[in-house]
Amino acid sequence: MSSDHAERRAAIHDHLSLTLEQVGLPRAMARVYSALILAEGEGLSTSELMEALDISKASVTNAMQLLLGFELVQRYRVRGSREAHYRVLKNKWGPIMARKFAGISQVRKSSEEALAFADTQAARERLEEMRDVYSFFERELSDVMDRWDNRHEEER
Amino acid sequence: MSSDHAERRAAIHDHLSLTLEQVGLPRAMARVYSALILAEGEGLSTSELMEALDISKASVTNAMQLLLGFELVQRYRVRGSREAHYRVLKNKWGPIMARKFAGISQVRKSSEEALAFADTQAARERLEEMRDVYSFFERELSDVMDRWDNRHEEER
DNA sequence: CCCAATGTTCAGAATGTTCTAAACATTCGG
DNA sequence: CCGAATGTTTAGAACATTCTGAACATTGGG
Repeated sequence: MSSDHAERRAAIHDHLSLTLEQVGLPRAMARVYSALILAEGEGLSTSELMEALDISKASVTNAMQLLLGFELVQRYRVRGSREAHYRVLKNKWGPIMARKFAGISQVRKSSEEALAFADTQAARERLEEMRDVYSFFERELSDVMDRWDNRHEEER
Repeated sequence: MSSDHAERRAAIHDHLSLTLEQVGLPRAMARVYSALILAEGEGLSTSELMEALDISKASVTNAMQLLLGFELVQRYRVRGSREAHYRVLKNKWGPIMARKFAGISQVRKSSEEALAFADTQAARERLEEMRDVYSFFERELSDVMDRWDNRHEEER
């Protein structure tokens, strides 16, 4: 029974990390971040991560440099242990989504740059469609993020 | 002067493909798709793509299988030429965005699956935050796509 | 201070991805 | 039908990425 439980835990972890990868996180980050989310307690130590994910401590360091750099994770100390421990930070999903949406403005700008250069009617038409679409989503997603920020503040 | 123009064209093309890559298209698709958008006329032939992008015909075939599979591009024939020609299809940006957003529902589902399994308070709280965030964006983006579809229909 | 425990860096192994050349298949004009 | 032109498949080269072991650096208890 305990074995079933462990297997199910592993399956859930795999599925969650795979999902986060598909959404755009690098593999190492996704695996470690998932483990920290699913942790039973506050967080996990380096050696716990090494064992749970079957990776080297060098890989833990690498993943942590990314996760700490993106400010998704925090290091903390546990008294009686010399190991580093890590916990996920709260309220980080908003920034993650914002980063995801940022690419859209980039496409709009890129299409406008190309449009300024386009020298035939056919090319202009294709680029105008592209620019219009991305302008639309740029505006809409900016509004969505505004609504997100408001909702978020009320919750505090 | 013609050389300057060619260089600028190449720079614009590089920037556009890079942007499309960053938004999630695979590299090969992004390069070929950009070339077709920037084409002076209706589209480009296999040999024109090979020369413009300095890639082999095998790569053209590969990229086209992807682009045709995603229905972003159409094959057409030009009289007097035995080569295949390709043009971008119109009104495909909506579906591209929809596909981009689809991952969000996946994350929401994944977090709910994990939530059903979570056995401690700490894990439950982290997963609930995750699920709530993704539910919010799932709803909002579904609304955005509705507005997109309406706007789109009026335009026809 | 010292030393054991832990963390970081780095060179190279293992793995995965992308691209191409060449063989093969298909198409179409004659 | 034949043969030249074009398209597709495929095996492997070239390239990029990820992971690790080992050397090195750092930390903190005694």
